Amino acid sequence: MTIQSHTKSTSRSLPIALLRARETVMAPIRDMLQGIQLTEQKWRILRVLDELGEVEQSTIANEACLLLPSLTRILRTMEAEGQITRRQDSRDKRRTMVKITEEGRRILKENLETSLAISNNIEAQMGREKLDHLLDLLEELQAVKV
Amino acid sequence: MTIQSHTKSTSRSLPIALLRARETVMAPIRDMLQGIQLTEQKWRILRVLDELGEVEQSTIANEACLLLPSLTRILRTMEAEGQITRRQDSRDKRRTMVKITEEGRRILKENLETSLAISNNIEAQMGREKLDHLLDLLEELQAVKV
DNA sequence: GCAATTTAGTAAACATGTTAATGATTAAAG
DNA sequence: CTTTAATCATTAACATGTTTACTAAATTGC
Repeated sequence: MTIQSHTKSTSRSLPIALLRARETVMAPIRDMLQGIQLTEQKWRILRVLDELGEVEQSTIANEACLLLPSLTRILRTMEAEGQITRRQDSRDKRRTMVKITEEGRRILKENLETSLAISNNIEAQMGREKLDHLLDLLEELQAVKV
Repeated sequence: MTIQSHTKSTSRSLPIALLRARETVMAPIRDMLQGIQLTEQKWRILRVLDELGEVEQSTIANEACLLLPSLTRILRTMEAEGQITRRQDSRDKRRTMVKITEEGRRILKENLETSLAISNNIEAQMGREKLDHLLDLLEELQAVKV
């Protein structure tokens, strides 16, 4: 029995449940990234750029769930480290177009195997069906108007 | 069609899907919290303390998904603002026991209604059954050994 | 055309995330 | 016992999260 008087149990609170689940999933990924001097955010950015090609920064921010001020700083160091390139868009000079470099792709490629092993491990324990169902529900939740 | 050659689509990547879903759910909660000078983390801490009573900091860290160094700083300000109290455990002097104050409970109480309205809104759009199913799957995912 | 508004990105300030190192205490091993 | 190892919490340093304010460029409305 708990002491609380009014609020919902935190384990049935959607925000907290999402956070805890994510911490579980991220633990081994963080281990992988620490070995290659990459943060979780930089990994997400590389994934998004690999998926979408050359895009503007606002798009990256949306897709990788980062705010623009954070992205500005992170891209600055990623450009310095040769993982991405940036150029001003000629038509709309407000826009900065970002693209992954060969070096960036190399990093993704080198860690693909580990990354797959991690998701396979989770899939083995949860089952493919449940995992797909979960992903469907998560996509549906994202689409909710708040 | 996408450009990527090898990795999974980010929308079917569990870590990114969890993050995006959470951003959706948190948006209105952040709006609520901004009105009462409370961060998302402080809100989680109050929820956990209300649920568990007097506990040590490591427990809070686990339950609220915070690292101890962050917690140390946050509790310092929460203590100064009168939302929690801290005392050294007499049996094990390494431990610090933390408890929510009346002021802390008052804050929870005052925002309970808004908080409920937010979850009800999500429930209305997703349906109670789907939401329960999602919470079940998230709990199951948390239990996976990584 | 032009003033007002909107949009893309950056800068600054402060809170939190994250890792590594440290101090203090307790538990374990011998 | 006592040395060693493990645990709880803090500090420091740097990266990122978050809000506000700002610049520059494009769009809208008139």
